[in-house]
Order: sequence, then structure tokens, then C-alpha cells
Amino acid sequence: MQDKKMLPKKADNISDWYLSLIERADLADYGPAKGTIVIKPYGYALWENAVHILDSWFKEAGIQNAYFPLLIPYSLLERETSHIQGFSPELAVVTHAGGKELAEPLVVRPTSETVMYEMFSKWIGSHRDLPLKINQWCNVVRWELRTFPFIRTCEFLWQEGHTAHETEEEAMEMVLQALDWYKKFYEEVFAISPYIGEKSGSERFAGAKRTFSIELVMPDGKALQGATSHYLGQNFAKPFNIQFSDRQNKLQYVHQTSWGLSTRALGGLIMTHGDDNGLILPPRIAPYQVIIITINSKDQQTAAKLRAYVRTIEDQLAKEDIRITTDSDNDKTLGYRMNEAEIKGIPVRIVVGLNEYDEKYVTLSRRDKLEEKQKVKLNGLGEYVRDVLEDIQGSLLEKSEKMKQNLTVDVNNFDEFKRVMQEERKFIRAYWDESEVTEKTIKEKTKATTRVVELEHISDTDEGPCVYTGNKARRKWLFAQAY
RNA sequence: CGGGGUGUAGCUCAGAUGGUAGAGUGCACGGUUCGGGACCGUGAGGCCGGCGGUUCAAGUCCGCCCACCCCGACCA
Repeated sequence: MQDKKMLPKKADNISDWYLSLIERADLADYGPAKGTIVIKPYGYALWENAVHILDSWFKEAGIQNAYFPLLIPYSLLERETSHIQGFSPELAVVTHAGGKELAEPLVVRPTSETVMYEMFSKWIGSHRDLPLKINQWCNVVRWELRTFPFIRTCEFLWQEGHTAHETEEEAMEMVLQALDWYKKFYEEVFAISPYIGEKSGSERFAGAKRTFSIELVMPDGKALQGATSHYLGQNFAKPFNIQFSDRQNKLQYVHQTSWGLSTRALGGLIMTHGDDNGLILPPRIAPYQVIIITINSKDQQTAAKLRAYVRTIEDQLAKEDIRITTDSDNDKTLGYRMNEAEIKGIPVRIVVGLNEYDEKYVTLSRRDKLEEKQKVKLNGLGEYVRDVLEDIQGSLLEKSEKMKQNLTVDVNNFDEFKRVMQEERKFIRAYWDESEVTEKTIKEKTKATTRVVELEHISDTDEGPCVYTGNKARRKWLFAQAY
């Protein structure tokens, strides 16, 4: 049932909890068109922080931002066969414009490989033009049949990096570099411990030779694909004719990569850390890291004292570059305002009233440990809070790591596999003979799809019997029901 | 596109056997409050998803649409 915060319990029904939380925390609202959401300022602030962090890493590595058109001629999309096959069911197509039917329909980009590579072929002529490393921050549209805020919407925001290289080795390095950024991003910024590995052939990106992915373990045991990095080989270079003269003046096709992370990540963030009291934001992504709440007072003198005291506190925190917000709303009760701060997941809350003022301390509590309240001296407050924020960041990651372990089991027979999927629903690590038929059958019988073979198991040679067929299998794969 | 469900105030919903619209919450204003979602008073807010039918009379009955939600197939 619902408590005073009007939130369902996370354990009762995670999907109801998630949807209410998004509304209560003011992250997003439904858009007028089916499957679209409006990302509200508080939610967008999360995305902006993510953008700044990732973008700075990309730029350090010499990746340049650019912008390519939203509309793509249909014929361009058709150029790479498996690419169009993969995307055609979910395309939004513009057939009319300016009051007339278009001679050639325009596709609203579901991803930008095709427009970008059409341009790449014009820009690349020599090995001196390589590597070409471009990224764009944009929106894309995929006509999804079943939508869910952030996790799966018809339009979403993302970044897509696209690079072209002289050699396969160099391209693969780029693929792994991007994957490493995403790993770092999830672990160090979102405080989420993900699985990282390579996708099976059937789960591979349409047009890619190899797809690597970040897989997030959600609290209900389902998998959320958190980011992907693809090695495209020369699959696009050939149809798009992206050739360069190498050092021996021989024409060669480039080796390409593409990689992306979307606003879906925010869905993973909300689900992973939130609890029955609302969001819990890791400090590094939180729009506000600290909220200062003042106890109301009608007395003008007291109010003035508190205002001055809050300014002193703000100065202390500003020295440490801590993002703060202050709530001195006299019209709302203390309890109400504290609950709102909790719903919004602000990592640290500082309460000040006359008691705190008189003895020069603050009452501090952490969003991840609400039951604990501590008195902290004003002197040295900035450094203290800085440490607390780091500690919260670390302990959230630890908690996520534990959840991941608790929601993963190694399984070696199919009865157990079925039982786990039916009764517990977890990630399953098991030998798979890597046949598509087996993969499909397992999915039909249990809803579990292959997620990845973990990076550390990619080169495994230990043999074991496939969990379904008993055939010789080389590697253990992770299986889970996908979001 | 199959199977199920719901459309009434910003939100959550109530409105038996047809008789002309309600609550909680939120919002606005005034006052008393304020150390964990306070209270009183006043007020604003509705083409009851749409079209058609039955009827003296439809939120309610009938038909047809439409939209959204949940469960499948597809998916960052």
C-alpha cells in the first residue's frame, strides 16, 4: 500500500513503484504522443551531468562532436542489408512534406550509421584522414510497441560515437576503449556494477561484426542493456564506399566502430538505487548533492539569524565545490520538506534551526542511511561533507555489486535453469553450445535470452556440457530476461 | 496484430436497479501552526474519451469508433 509519500513499495510491484517515483520525483511526464516522455528539469539535470562527464572523456581522447541530419533518405538506410532488416520494423517514415507526397520517403533516424558514413566516404581519401573520430549527442526515434519511461521510449536521447580506422586492431582498440568508458561511467558515476561482455550473433547490432555491451542487473532480476560498443568491420565501408589510399598507395576499406549510451541509463539509475522513500542519487550525478533545510520561524530575529547561518554553511560547502540547494519554505512543515528531499534522492540533508545556530553545528543525515542523524561542527563542514559524499558514492557501488552477485547464479542443468527463471528470476551463468537454435529454444521455454559472454570468459577453453543440449560448450554465458 | 482491462476535477477514484456531478489529495486566498507529510474557513476547477441510438430524461442502457494501460511477438 501507500505511505505518506504516496509511493507504492518497491518490493510489492517494482513497475508501479518506478512509474510513481518518476512522477513524484519530478523526473518526467508523459508526452502527448504515444510512447513519448517529457524529461522535466530535474530529470534533465541528471542527463546533463552525464553528458558533461562522458563528453569530457571523449574529448580527451580526441573525439570530435558534430551534428548530422535527423532525416535520412530511405535508400541510404537500405544500403547495408542487415542494417535495414534490423531496423525496418521500428522506423518512423516521413512520406509527406510541404503538402505534397515526397518522391522518396525520409526516415527519422533510428541511429546514424548511414547518414554519417555517406559523409565519411566523402571526407576520407587518405590514411592521413584517419582515424576519423566523431561523436554526436542527439535524439533518435524507434517505433517501439511497448514503451516504458526512460527504459524504452519511442524517442530517446543518446550519444553515438562513430570512428573509422586503417586497421582492424586499431578499430578494436577503439571498441574496447568506448566499452571501458561506459564501464567507468556506470561504476564511478552511477555507482552501478554492471556485467560487461560480448553479445551472441542473434543479439548483435544490425550490421555489426561484433557487439559488446554493458548489462545492468535490475533489482527484479531482469537485464537492462546499458550501453553498446560495436565493431563494424568493413560491413558499412563497402556499401558506403569508404576507402582510403594506404601508405603503399593501395586503396583499402576502413575499419569502423560505433558506440552509444542513451537516456535509458537513467532508468537503470532510478531502479538500481531507489527505495520506498524515493530516489537515491549517487553524489557524482546528483543535481544537488546537499540540501539545507531551515526550521521555520515566525520570529523575524530568529529567521534573520538562520538566514545568516545558512549563508555561512553555503560558503563552507562552496569551498569544496559542492552543489547545494536551500529550502526555507515557510509554508510547508519540516516533515513535508524532508520527505520531498528524500523523494528527490538528494544525497545529504542538513537541517538547521535555533539549536544548531546556538551551538554552531548542523544536523546531517545521508539519504542512503536515513535512520542515522549526526551533529557536525560548522568548522570544517565542507571537508566533512566532501568525505561523506565520497563515502555514499562508494557504498552505493558496493551495494550494487552485492545485488549483482545475489541476483546471479551458476546453473548446470536445464531443470534448474527453468526453476530459477520461474521462481526466482535471476541472471544465470551457464554453458551454452552457441547454437542459435538452442538459444531460441531456451528463450521460448524460459523467457531468458543470452545477455553476454563476460569479457573475462571470452577466451575460455574449459569445456562443459551445454545447459540445454548437453553438447560440448566452450564458454559460460549470462542469460536473463530482458527489459 | 492476438488476449485482458480502463476512460468521470491536475492526480487517485466513488457515482446499485436511468432523474441532470461527488470524495480524498493537489491548487488559490485568509488565519492558527511548524524539530518527521498540521488544522480551520473560503474558493476556483468537469462538453463524465468521441459519434450515433433507445428514452419525457443517459455518466449510467445499446451500437460503432478512439485513446491509454497490462500480458505476448519487436527492442538502446
